[in-house]
This record gives sequence, structure tokens and C-alpha cells, in this order.
Amino acid sequence: MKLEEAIKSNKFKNETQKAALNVLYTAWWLKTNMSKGLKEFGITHEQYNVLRILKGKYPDQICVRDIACRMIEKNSNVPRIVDRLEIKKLVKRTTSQLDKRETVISLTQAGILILEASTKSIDHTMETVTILTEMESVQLNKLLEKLRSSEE
Amino acid sequence: MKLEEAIKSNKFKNETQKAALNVLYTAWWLKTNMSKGLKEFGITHEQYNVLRILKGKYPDQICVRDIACRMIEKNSNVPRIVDRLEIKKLVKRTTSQLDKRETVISLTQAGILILEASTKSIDHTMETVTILTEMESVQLNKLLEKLRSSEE
DNA sequence: AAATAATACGTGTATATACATATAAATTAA
DNA sequence: TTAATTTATATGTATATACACGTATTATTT
Repeated sequence: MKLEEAIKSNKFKNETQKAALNVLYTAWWLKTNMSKGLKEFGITHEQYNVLRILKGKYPDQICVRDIACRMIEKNSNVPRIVDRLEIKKLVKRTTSQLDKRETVISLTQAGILILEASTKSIDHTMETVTILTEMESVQLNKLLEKLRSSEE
Repeated sequence: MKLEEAIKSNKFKNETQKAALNVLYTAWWLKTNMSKGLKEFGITHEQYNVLRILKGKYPDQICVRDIACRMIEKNSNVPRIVDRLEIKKLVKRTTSQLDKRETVISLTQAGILILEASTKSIDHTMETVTILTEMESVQLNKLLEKLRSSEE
């Protein structure tokens, strides 16, 4: 669906403003599609991201701060997301002995199983849903990083 | 900042997976930048969107459902966003006389003023922050719509 | 060493998303 | 016309974002 149809408007100041809205809409669309597949595993998109970050370091442990700085949405309240994963017994919290301020999080066996199953589902969704060739994706990545190039 | 730095990872399955994450990160980045400017006006990004939709139809009124289908994030709980705008006296709720199920929302004078001031701020932010030429934006819009082209 | 500052995490609050359900009004079917 | 269905909105609950603040622990300064 074209952006104009999706938000029932074609009043854009210019193509750049339209592109910004298009990025916001596409992000919502991607998140929605990803979340659909995760539902059967009883986890949310954000919980999946935390599990994936833990997997990236597995079997090493990783503290809350290190998870936070790897999240796509930088204001994620990681302790609270970990709360929910802990209730489901997908992760375990331990106070670091090297620095007792730190809480280290580790995947449980159940967490690994859920992550593997849900990754299959997510990957399949992304492949069937994200219709871009490798070259188009390279181009899209370039444009998005150019868009953000004002960043300090 | 490159995506790799932003999420401290360079393990992408392929450019398409990276592009999807890049869209998600860029959307968060855009929202964060927009929200900064709105803070001085005491409204959130989502409240701003509702005001902008109302302005698009002003002085005509518009019902909750019509606002909802124009929102970028389609699962927005519009009645609740309107609640907050109503408390700040930026909008007014009236039951439609043609169809008493409908609640029609209209901008107040205060709402118009806030919208105009915040629009200036938002537009300025977007111009200084979104670094793309008109042609690059056209290209980006094309790629995003191609990405979503699996949509029913 | 004691005082101060910085850091890591948890928690509280307001607002939002996501989704289910309730309620009232309008439409359609019987 | 009554009953059933659909529609529009509001409301409830769980989770998330955004941000402020408290507390414990570590690091730094005096």
C-alpha cells in the first residue's frame, strides 16, 4: 500500500517530509509483521530483541547496561523487559561478583529454545515480507544513513 | 552514526535484514528528534499527529474513526490520545447529531495556536535533521514502498 | 581515610501501543 | 416491528517508551 493510502493524505511539503513519514510508517509495518509471528511463542518484539542480544554473547553473560546500548530503541527500559523474561524463566539474573552494582543476565535452556524457534519464524516472516533485492537493500541502507548523517 | 555503531553489532544475515533494522532504528531516531522540539509545547509526538490530522480537515469536524485511520501507527488508541488533548483544552469532543455513536473532535483556538507553533518547530527540526536531497528522498520513498509491496 | 562524585540498576509516573471487551446506537434481517 | 448484527467509541489490561529519581556500589578527590 502506498503511503498516501495508508495515512489517507497526499499533502506533503516535499519528498523529504514524505520520506520521513514513510520511514515511520514502514517501521510500524515491520514491527507489526514481526510481532504476529512471535505471538505463538508468547513473547513481544522487544523481549525477542533482548533474547537475541543475549544469544549474540552466549555463553558469555552480559549486564543490563550492555543490553540497553544494543537495543534499537535506546530508551527501552531493560530492567522491566528482563522482569518479564525472568517470570517466563527464559533468562536468569545474577549479581556480578566483580562489580556488585551490575546485574548479569543469562539465557536459560528454555530461553535458548524459544529464541531458536522464534528466530526461524521471524526470519521467515522477514524474507517473505521484505521485498527487496540485495542491491536495493544496499541502496536503502545508504539512504537511511545519509538521512541520519546530521547526528552528532 | 552507522547502524553497526548504534546497535553495536555487525552480524547481519544479509543486506535486507540490515535494511529492516535500519528502518526501525531510523524511525526511533526521527521520533526522538521530533519529540525534543515538542517538549516545550507540552505535547507528545502522537498528540501532535492528532492535532495535525484535525488541522487537515479544519474547520470541518472529524470523528474518532477517521482520525484513527489517518494515524501512522494504526493501533493508536485515539480516544485516549484525545482524552489528553481535551484535558489540555486543545480539542473539543461533541457527540454527532447525525449519528449519535460518533464523537466528533474539533480544534479549539488554543489547539490551533499550539499546532502552528509546534509545526514551525517540527518543520525546522525535520529540515535540519533529515539530510537528503529531493532526488534521494524520491529514491528512498520508492525503496520503502517496494519493501512493503508484499502487503495485501 | 573520609567525603564526594559517578555508575548500575531498580522503581515510579505519564503516555503510548496492542488487543480484548463493553456499551450504545444504527443497520439489517426475520 | 422485533431481533440480530454491525458499527463507533470507550474502557480495561499487559507491555512498552520516556524520563525522573532513589539506592547501593565503585571510583575519585581532598
